[in-house]
Amino acid sequence: MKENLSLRLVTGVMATADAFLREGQKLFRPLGLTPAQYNVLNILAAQEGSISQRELGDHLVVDRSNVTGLLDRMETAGWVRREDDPDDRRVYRITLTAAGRKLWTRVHPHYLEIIAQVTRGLGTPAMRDCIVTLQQLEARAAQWKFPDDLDNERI
Amino acid sequence: MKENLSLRLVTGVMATADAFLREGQKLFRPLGLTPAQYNVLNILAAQEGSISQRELGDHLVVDRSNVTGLLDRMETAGWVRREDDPDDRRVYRITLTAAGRKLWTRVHPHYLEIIAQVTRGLGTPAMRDCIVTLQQLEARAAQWKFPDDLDNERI
DNA sequence: GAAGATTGAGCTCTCAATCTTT
DNA sequence: AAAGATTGAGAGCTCAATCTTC
Repeated sequence: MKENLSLRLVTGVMATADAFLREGQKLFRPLGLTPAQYNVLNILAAQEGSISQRELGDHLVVDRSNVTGLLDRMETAGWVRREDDPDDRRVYRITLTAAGRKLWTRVHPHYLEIIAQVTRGLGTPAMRDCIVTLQQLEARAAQWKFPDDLDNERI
Repeated sequence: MKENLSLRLVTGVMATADAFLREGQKLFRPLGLTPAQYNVLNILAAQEGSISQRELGDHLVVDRSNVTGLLDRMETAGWVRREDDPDDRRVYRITLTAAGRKLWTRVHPHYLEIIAQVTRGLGTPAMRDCIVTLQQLEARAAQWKFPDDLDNERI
């Protein structure tokens, strides 16, 4: 039973992330939030001043086109505000509204609590080791070598 | 710097899975495949005979409604076939077509190769430990305790 | 009534194309 | 030409509602 360890590891990462996302929705949904929107709230709450949509997209590691619709919905909900950048008329600066900050203040403790629950029982060394391994995986994934022959195989 | 280890772990899992998905698309896209469709191919290829949509959905850990559209597109592409179940007229039995199996045979080695690349340099114990930790996380995520007070907090 | 499959609405995501400003 | 933002098409996901069959 010398199973493919690498495959099991990668599959495990995907499955675990999937479970987190799935369960996270149960927390966010009753508040009218989606996981992606909670991410935005989180980034903006950590921000001192404002941030451009471009920067927000970089933080989210998401296509810029995605940020537009995301902010549209959050602006409609009243959690976020777009302001003109005085220095560059191409960019919008994004800030949390009072309602947005209040929402974040309410959700965030619950989120931390859930994370504490999920990791309860794990030892500090195990968590540290896992974090290191994950970082190595993420770094290596970002620079994997594409198989050249795939293009030629095209029918 | 006594950072929240739990938070970093969970965030790390999400970020790593995200990187995998993102890079995986680069492999699948030139073949006209999406990651979700590759998953279906994988499940069907491992299957001896046929499988119902319901079972397929369970394997994917996805809503049943999702399977319908997924199979619609794959059936159109000619990779998959829906057949009537002789015993139960409510269910469709799904099988790989010859083209579907051929596609899987072509992609699968590349996928394994990428996974091998990504995990290169990681020791067997580190991978084993990480897998165990991930399994614990996934199991705990599936049974986390929902904060009761959220509903009452609704404005 | 319960189970398998489907449909429709809403959100997230990618990519390609476009528009305005730099 | 390059950069920030937007739009539209296509895919995936969830949930709620519906249809047929058990």
